[in-house]
Amino acid sequence: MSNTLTACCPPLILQHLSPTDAAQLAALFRVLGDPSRLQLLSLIAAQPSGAACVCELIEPLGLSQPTVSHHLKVLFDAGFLTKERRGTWMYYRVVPQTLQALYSTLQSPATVPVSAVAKVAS
Amino acid sequence: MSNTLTACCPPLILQHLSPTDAAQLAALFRVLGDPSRLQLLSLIAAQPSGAACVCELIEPLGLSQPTVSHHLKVLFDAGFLTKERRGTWMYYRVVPQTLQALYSTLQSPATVPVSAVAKVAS
DNA sequence: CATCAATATTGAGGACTGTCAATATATTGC
DNA sequence: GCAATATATTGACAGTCCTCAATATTGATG
Repeated sequence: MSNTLTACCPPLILQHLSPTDAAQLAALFRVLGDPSRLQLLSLIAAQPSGAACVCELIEPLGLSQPTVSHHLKVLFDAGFLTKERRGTWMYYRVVPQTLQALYSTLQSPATVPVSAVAKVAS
Repeated sequence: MSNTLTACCPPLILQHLSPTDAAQLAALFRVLGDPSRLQLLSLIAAQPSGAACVCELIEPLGLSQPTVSHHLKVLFDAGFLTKERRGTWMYYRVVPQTLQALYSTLQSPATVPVSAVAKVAS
């Protein structure tokens, strides 16, 4: 509990960030640094089932199908999404742990080391 | 309390992200999507005084002075840093509210709308 | 097996970004 | 005012990234 609280709210400071950690963290932030990808996460997370196929995402994004597939691959490779086949369709789902591990680094990386993020994302 | 807990840990979902909000959010994440800039934030935040001048940041980063100044400007323009002159030196300081507003969007933007982030960052 | 639908991959063009050298600006002290 | 120091700006180059059209792959269906 006190663990949970400590992990939640206080310092909000990045400390002792090694070049390696910085590179890994930056790679994750860069993945979120694209409006289309944020909208994809938002759209998928907003599905009642929590999952969405590519065909459901193309129109709301206003991008071509290859571009949407590309962004989904980037999000998947970074650990923000899982994918699962259902017949011809591929269903994507948000991985809350990756977002959680990432935002934890924005407050107290001492309690949640970057290596945890890297593990989730690898 | 329950407010704090609610704001801290559960939903972890981006919802109803308009294109405008997505663009603003992505711009902030993109600023954090560079290893050198994360190290700058880390170095500045790790200073006992909470502030650092440019000259203190050049050597640990291993980059040229113009490049460091460039990154500091990017961080400043995005609202992650403040700057203050002291004689010839310029002292930079981390803005916790911007990081806080940003990581809040990674969990429950319903409690912390993106507009709050935009306000802090503008 | 052949066809169709959904998704993924490839390749290319254009825009953006990180970096540096060179230079400019600003502040201090003589 | 002039020299020295700290920081900021400019311009250029190389690399990366977003996007699309074209094509390939995969799975379902007849």
